[in-house]
Amino acid sequence: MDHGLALKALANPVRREILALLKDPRRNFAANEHFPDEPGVCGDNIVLRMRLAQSTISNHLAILQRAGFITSEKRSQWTYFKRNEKAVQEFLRSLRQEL
Amino acid sequence: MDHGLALKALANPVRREILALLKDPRRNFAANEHFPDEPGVCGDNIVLRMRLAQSTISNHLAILQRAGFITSEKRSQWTYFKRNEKAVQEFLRSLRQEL
DNA sequence: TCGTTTTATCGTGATATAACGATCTAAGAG
DNA sequence: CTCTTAGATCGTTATATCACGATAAAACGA
Repeated sequence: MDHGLALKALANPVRREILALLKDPRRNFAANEHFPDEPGVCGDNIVLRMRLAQSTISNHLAILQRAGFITSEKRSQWTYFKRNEKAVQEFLRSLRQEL
Repeated sequence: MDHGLALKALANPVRREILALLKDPRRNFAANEHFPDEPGVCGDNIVLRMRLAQSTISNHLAILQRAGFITSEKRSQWTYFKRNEKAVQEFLRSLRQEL
Protein backbone atom coordinates (compact mmCIF):
# COMPACT_ATOMS: atom_id res chain seq x y z
CA MET A 1 0.00 0.00 0.00
CA ASP A 2 1.35 3.39 -1.02
CA HIS A 3 1.07 6.08 1.59
CA GLY A 4 0.84 8.80 -1.00
CA LEU A 5 -2.16 7.34 -2.78
CA ALA A 6 -3.87 6.39 0.46
CA LEU A 7 -3.46 9.78 2.10
CA LYS A 8 -4.57 11.58 -1.05
CA ALA A 9 -7.62 9.36 -1.17
CA LEU A 10 -8.46 10.16 2.44
CA ALA A 11 -7.88 13.88 1.97
CA ASN A 12 -11.28 14.15 0.31
CA PRO A 13 -14.39 14.29 2.52
CA VAL A 14 -16.65 12.59 -0.03
CA ARG A 15 -14.34 9.60 -0.16
CA ARG A 16 -14.13 9.47 3.63
CA GLU A 17 -17.90 9.42 3.78
CA ILE A 18 -18.13 6.60 1.25
CA LEU A 19 -15.63 4.61 3.30
CA ALA A 20 -17.65 5.31 6.42
CA LEU A 21 -20.91 4.21 4.79
CA LEU A 22 -19.32 0.97 3.63
CA LYS A 23 -18.50 0.11 7.22
CA ASP A 24 -22.09 -0.94 7.77
CA PRO A 25 -23.82 -1.68 4.45
CA ARG A 26 -26.93 -3.14 6.08
CA ARG A 27 -27.51 0.02 8.03
CA ASN A 28 -26.60 2.51 5.32
CA PHE A 29 -28.00 0.97 2.18
CA ALA A 30 -31.16 -0.69 0.98
CA ALA A 31 -31.04 -4.46 1.02
CA ASN A 32 -29.72 -5.98 -2.13
CA GLU A 33 -32.39 -8.15 -3.65
CA HIS A 34 -30.17 -9.52 -6.39
CA PHE A 35 -27.49 -11.28 -4.44
CA PRO A 36 -28.45 -12.27 -0.92
CA ASP A 37 -24.90 -13.36 -0.16
CA GLU A 38 -23.83 -9.71 -0.22
CA PRO A 39 -20.78 -9.27 -2.34
CA GLY A 40 -20.83 -5.63 -1.31
CA VAL A 41 -22.81 -2.49 -2.04
CA CYS A 42 -24.08 -1.86 -5.54
CA GLY A 43 -22.49 1.25 -7.07
CA ASP A 44 -25.88 2.64 -7.95
CA ASN A 45 -26.86 2.59 -4.29
CA ILE A 46 -23.82 4.65 -3.43
CA VAL A 47 -24.74 7.18 -6.11
CA LEU A 48 -28.27 7.50 -4.72
CA ARG A 49 -26.99 7.89 -1.19
CA MET A 50 -24.35 10.51 -1.96
CA ARG A 51 -26.43 12.79 -4.17
CA LEU A 52 -23.59 13.46 -6.57
CA ALA A 53 -23.44 12.68 -10.28
CA GLN A 54 -22.85 9.05 -11.22
CA SER A 55 -19.62 9.91 -13.01
CA THR A 56 -18.34 11.75 -9.97
CA ILE A 57 -18.99 8.82 -7.66
CA SER A 58 -17.53 6.40 -10.15
CA ASN A 59 -14.33 8.41 -10.13
CA HIS A 60 -14.19 8.57 -6.32
CA LEU A 61 -14.68 4.81 -6.15
CA ALA A 62 -11.84 4.30 -8.62
CA ILE A 63 -9.55 6.44 -6.48
CA LEU A 64 -10.48 4.54 -3.32
CA GLN A 65 -9.83 1.33 -5.18
CA ARG A 66 -6.42 2.46 -6.44
CA ALA A 67 -5.54 3.35 -2.86
CA GLY A 68 -6.51 -0.18 -1.85
CA PHE A 69 -9.29 0.82 0.53
CA ILE A 70 -12.08 -0.90 -1.38
CA THR A 71 -12.45 -3.78 -3.77
CA SER A 72 -15.01 -4.24 -6.52
CA GLU A 73 -16.69 -7.27 -7.95
CA LYS A 74 -18.64 -7.20 -11.17
CA ARG A 75 -21.65 -9.48 -11.42
CA SER A 76 -23.53 -9.25 -14.67
CA GLN A 77 -24.49 -5.58 -14.99
CA TRP A 78 -23.77 -4.55 -11.43
CA THR A 79 -20.55 -3.70 -9.68
CA TYR A 80 -20.39 -4.31 -5.95
CA PHE A 81 -18.02 -2.44 -3.71
CA LYS A 82 -16.82 -3.34 -0.27
CA ARG A 83 -14.21 -2.12 2.14
CA ASN A 84 -10.89 -3.86 2.28
CA GLU A 85 -10.63 -4.01 6.06
CA LYS A 86 -7.22 -5.56 5.93
CA ALA A 87 -5.86 -2.75 3.77
CA VAL A 88 -7.42 -0.14 6.05
CA GLN A 89 -5.77 -1.65 9.10
CA GLU A 90 -2.47 -2.07 7.31
CA PHE A 91 -2.60 1.58 6.28
CA LEU A 92 -3.20 2.68 9.86
CA ARG A 93 -0.32 0.52 11.01
CA SER A 94 2.12 1.90 8.45
CA LEU A 95 0.99 5.47 9.01
CA ARG A 96 1.58 5.07 12.73
CA GLN A 97 4.99 3.73 11.80
CA GLU A 98 5.83 6.73 9.63
CA LEU A 99 4.52 9.45 11.89
CA MET B 1 -7.83 18.65 15.60
CA ASP B 2 -9.71 18.66 12.30
CA HIS B 3 -9.40 15.52 10.25
CA GLY B 4 -9.86 17.40 7.00
CA LEU B 5 -6.99 19.80 7.61
CA ALA B 6 -4.75 17.09 9.01
CA LEU B 7 -5.29 14.66 6.16
CA LYS B 8 -4.83 17.39 3.58
CA ALA B 9 -1.61 18.37 5.28
CA LEU B 10 -0.35 14.78 5.19
CA ALA B 11 -1.40 14.28 1.58
CA ASN B 12 1.69 16.19 0.48
CA PRO B 13 5.05 14.37 0.43
CA VAL B 14 7.08 17.49 1.18
CA ARG B 15 5.11 18.08 4.34
CA ARG B 16 5.45 14.45 5.37
CA GLU B 17 9.20 14.76 4.94
CA ILE B 18 9.37 17.91 7.04
CA LEU B 19 7.39 16.14 9.73
CA ALA B 20 9.76 13.20 9.53
CA LEU B 21 12.86 15.40 9.78
CA LEU B 22 11.46 17.11 12.85
CA LYS B 23 11.26 13.77 14.62
CA ASP B 24 14.99 13.92 15.28
CA PRO B 25 16.28 17.50 15.01
CA ARG B 26 19.73 16.65 16.40
CA ARG B 27 20.27 14.06 13.71
CA ASN B 28 18.72 15.95 10.80
CA PHE B 29 19.78 19.53 11.38
CA ALA B 30 22.87 21.46 12.29
CA ALA B 31 23.17 22.34 15.96
CA ASN B 32 21.54 25.57 16.89
CA GLU B 33 24.16 27.93 18.23
CA HIS B 34 21.72 30.64 19.20
CA PHE B 35 19.53 28.89 21.70
CA PRO B 36 21.07 25.91 23.38
CA ASP B 37 17.79 25.02 25.07
CA GLU B 38 16.41 23.99 21.70
CA PRO B 39 13.09 25.61 21.16
CA GLY B 40 12.93 23.69 17.87
CA VAL B 41 14.43 23.86 14.43
CA CYS B 42 15.12 27.22 12.84
CA GLY B 43 13.02 27.73 9.71
CA ASP B 44 16.07 28.62 7.71
CA ASN B 45 17.58 25.21 8.46
CA ILE B 46 14.50 23.53 7.08
CA VAL B 47 14.75 25.60 3.90
CA LEU B 48 18.39 24.60 3.45
CA ARG B 49 17.60 20.94 4.05
CA MET B 50 14.62 20.76 1.71
CA ARG B 51 16.09 22.57 -1.29
CA LEU B 52 12.88 24.39 -2.09
CA ALA B 53 12.28 28.13 -2.17
CA GLN B 54 11.96 29.83 1.20
CA SER B 55 8.43 31.00 0.40
CA THR B 56 7.42 27.46 -0.50
CA ILE B 57 8.70 26.02 2.77
CA SER B 58 7.16 28.85 4.74
CA ASN B 59 3.80 27.96 3.24
CA HIS B 60 4.19 24.25 3.97
CA LEU B 61 5.10 25.06 7.55
CA ALA B 62 2.01 27.23 7.87
CA ILE B 63 -0.17 24.38 6.61
CA LEU B 64 1.40 21.92 9.04
CA GLN B 65 0.82 24.41 11.79
CA ARG B 66 -2.83 24.96 10.89
CA ALA B 67 -3.27 21.20 10.96
CA GLY B 68 -1.80 21.21 14.44
CA PHE B 69 1.17 18.97 13.66
CA ILE B 70 3.81 21.56 14.49
CA THR B 71 4.14 24.60 16.69
CA SER B 72 6.28 27.66 16.15
CA GLU B 73 8.04 29.98 18.50
CA LYS B 74 9.44 33.30 17.39
CA ARG B 75 12.62 34.48 19.12
CA SER B 76 13.98 37.76 17.89
CA GLN B 77 14.48 37.27 14.16
CA TRP B 78 14.18 33.49 14.08
CA THR B 79 11.20 31.21 14.12
CA TYR B 80 11.66 27.77 15.61
CA PHE B 81 9.48 24.87 14.64
CA LYS B 82 8.90 21.65 16.45
CA ARG B 83 6.56 18.70 16.17
CA ASN B 84 3.50 18.61 18.33
CA GLU B 85 3.80 14.98 19.38
CA LYS B 86 0.60 15.10 21.31
CA ALA B 87 -1.35 16.32 18.30
CA VAL B 88 0.23 13.68 16.07
CA GLN B 89 -0.79 10.92 18.46
CA GLU B 90 -4.24 12.38 18.91
CA PHE B 91 -4.66 12.51 15.15
CA LEU B 92 -3.67 8.86 14.80
CA ARG B 93 -6.10 7.94 17.53
CA SER B 94 -9.02 9.80 16.00
CA LEU B 95 -8.22 8.55 12.51
CA ARG B 96 -8.25 4.99 13.79
CA GLN B 97 -11.58 5.82 15.34
CA GLU B 98 -13.04 7.14 12.10
CA LEU B 99 -11.73 4.44 9.79
C1' DT C 1 21.90 54.80 9.57
C1' DC C 2 22.68 51.21 6.25
C1' DG C 3 23.00 46.70 4.93
C1' DT C 4 21.99 41.79 6.01
C1' DT C 5 19.33 37.95 7.56
C1' DT C 6 15.04 35.63 8.56
C1' DT C 7 10.49 35.07 7.67
C1' DA C 8 5.79 35.99 6.01
C1' DT C 9 3.01 37.51 2.37
C1' DC C 10 1.62 38.61 -2.34
C1' DG C 11 1.06 37.77 -7.24
C1' DT C 12 1.52 34.48 -10.84
C1' DG C 13 1.81 30.41 -13.66
C1' DA C 14 1.53 25.41 -14.02
C1' DT C 15 -0.60 21.42 -12.64
C1' DA C 16 -4.04 18.64 -9.96
C1' DT C 17 -8.55 17.93 -8.28
C1' DA C 18 -13.54 17.81 -8.33
C1' DA C 19 -17.78 18.27 -10.36
C1' DC C 20 -20.74 17.92 -14.28
C1' DG C 21 -23.07 16.27 -18.68
C1' DA C 22 -22.53 13.44 -22.64
C1' DT C 23 -21.35 9.25 -24.47
C1' DC C 24 -20.16 4.30 -24.89
C1' DT C 25 -20.45 -0.54 -23.56
C1' DA C 26 -22.41 -4.55 -21.34
C1' DA C 27 -26.31 -6.87 -19.71
C1' DG C 28 -31.06 -7.73 -19.18
C1' DA C 29 -36.10 -7.10 -20.13
C1' DG C 30 -39.81 -7.00 -23.21
C1' DC D 1 -34.30 -6.02 -32.17
C1' DT D 2 -35.21 -2.21 -29.13
C1' DC D 3 -35.30 -0.03 -24.74
C1' DT D 4 -33.53 0.49 -20.25
C1' DT D 5 -30.10 0.35 -16.57
C1' DA D 6 -25.43 0.21 -14.43
C1' DG D 7 -21.12 1.72 -14.88
C1' DA D 8 -16.87 3.58 -16.88
C1' DT D 9 -14.75 7.00 -19.63
C1' DC D 10 -14.18 11.51 -21.91
C1' DG D 11 -14.23 16.47 -22.35
C1' DT D 12 -14.96 20.68 -19.98
C1' DT D 13 -15.10 24.07 -16.42
C1' DA D 14 -14.11 25.76 -11.84
C1' DT D 15 -11.33 25.66 -8.04
C1' DA D 16 -7.30 24.18 -5.27
C1' DT D 17 -2.62 23.21 -4.81
C1' DC D 18 2.24 23.89 -5.41
C1' DA D 19 6.13 26.17 -6.79
C1' DC D 20 8.46 30.39 -7.73
C1' DG D 21 10.30 35.30 -7.47
C1' DA D 22 9.51 39.75 -5.56
C1' DT D 23 8.60 42.36 -1.77
C1' DA D 24 7.84 43.86 3.03
C1' DA D 25 8.64 43.73 8.03
C1' DA D 26 11.41 42.78 11.93
C1' DA D 27 15.72 42.28 14.15
C1' DC D 28 20.26 42.49 14.34
C1' DG D 29 25.37 44.05 13.28
C1' DA D 30 28.65 47.20 11.59
